[in-house]
Amino acid sequence: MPLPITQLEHDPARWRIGEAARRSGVSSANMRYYEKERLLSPGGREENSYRLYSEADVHRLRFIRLCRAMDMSLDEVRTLLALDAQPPLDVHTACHTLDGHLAHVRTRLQELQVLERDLRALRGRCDGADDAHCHILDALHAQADAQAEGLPASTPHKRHV
Amino acid sequence: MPLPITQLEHDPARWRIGEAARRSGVSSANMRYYEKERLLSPGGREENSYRLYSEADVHRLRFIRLCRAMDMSLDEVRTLLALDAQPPLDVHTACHTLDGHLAHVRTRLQELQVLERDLRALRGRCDGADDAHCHILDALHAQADAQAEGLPASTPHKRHV
DNA sequence: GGAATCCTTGAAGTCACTTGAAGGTCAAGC
DNA sequence: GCTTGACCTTCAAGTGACTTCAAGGATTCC
Repeated sequence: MPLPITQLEHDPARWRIGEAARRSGVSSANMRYYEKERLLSPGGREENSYRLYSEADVHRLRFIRLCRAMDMSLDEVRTLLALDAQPPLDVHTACHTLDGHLAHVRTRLQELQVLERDLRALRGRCDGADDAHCHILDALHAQADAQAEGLPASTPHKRHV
Repeated sequence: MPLPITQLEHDPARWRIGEAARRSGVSSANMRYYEKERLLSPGGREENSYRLYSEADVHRLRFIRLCRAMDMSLDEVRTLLALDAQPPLDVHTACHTLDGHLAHVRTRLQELQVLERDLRALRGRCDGADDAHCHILDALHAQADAQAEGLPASTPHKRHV
């Protein structure tokens, strides 16, 4: 893997997109997307216009990947990244971002726990014995009607995390 | 609310989209979307081409809404709805659909539990005392590097449920 | 020198919706 | 009779966080 001549001496940029993708765990297509979204830009380009990434870039990618694995939105990630960029560190903002995200995760967690319980109960109704009758479907239909009471409170599903 | 003349006698269709939306808890825009997606079509139309929905339509909407609240994909919902449409009932398919979905929910639940624990630990690192140093950010960066070992296994985030 | 692999760009597709534009319909109030 | 406002219609585009595709240039390996 030949290093770009212009970068040989004081090498801030080392790897082409594929290798950086391998090292960071973010796909190259995704990396280009992040670049478009101004989350990171490659340290430089080769003469053939291939992107080049430095160790710091790869770290930043891993940082983004970690935050995304924690289900933060790209906006939240952007906020955290911005904190690094402009000292003095705004500790309060970091905490605040995290708190907001934590609350979000906990809400979703509770929803999912209820959901799992409901689904388990639903699944338990199917004994496989009765060929002519599906208790699961029955239960769903009954529940659909039962929930008609609690209306209206249309809760649109937008971002499920 | 005047009933359409053509529907007065043998009324399979009763309500315009707004009223059906109110009764089902699904927004009218969403109902048109479901129609485009072939999940339900209105029982009929008024002369002015206003959509008309029957009690059965509203029930179907509530059924869809319930399934969506359980985070099933529209494809999964379609599968369940199709089971009703073509007797004899394929009990096995209903169970299978539900099992797949349940597994999905459980996986996500476990992920979220780990995530909540991590975020809580992260949050605990911020004592608000040290103005020059953010322990949260520190921890995130350290973890980003630590996770570099487990690569590669690029896990794209597609449908988070 | 030919094939496989890598890189480039830009555009379009995914999912489950929501929002917006531009206009038709209809009852109530002045 | 005319305006106001609440409905309804259609089609198109926007959302987030990507993935996939198409068409082509560069590099690498045998």
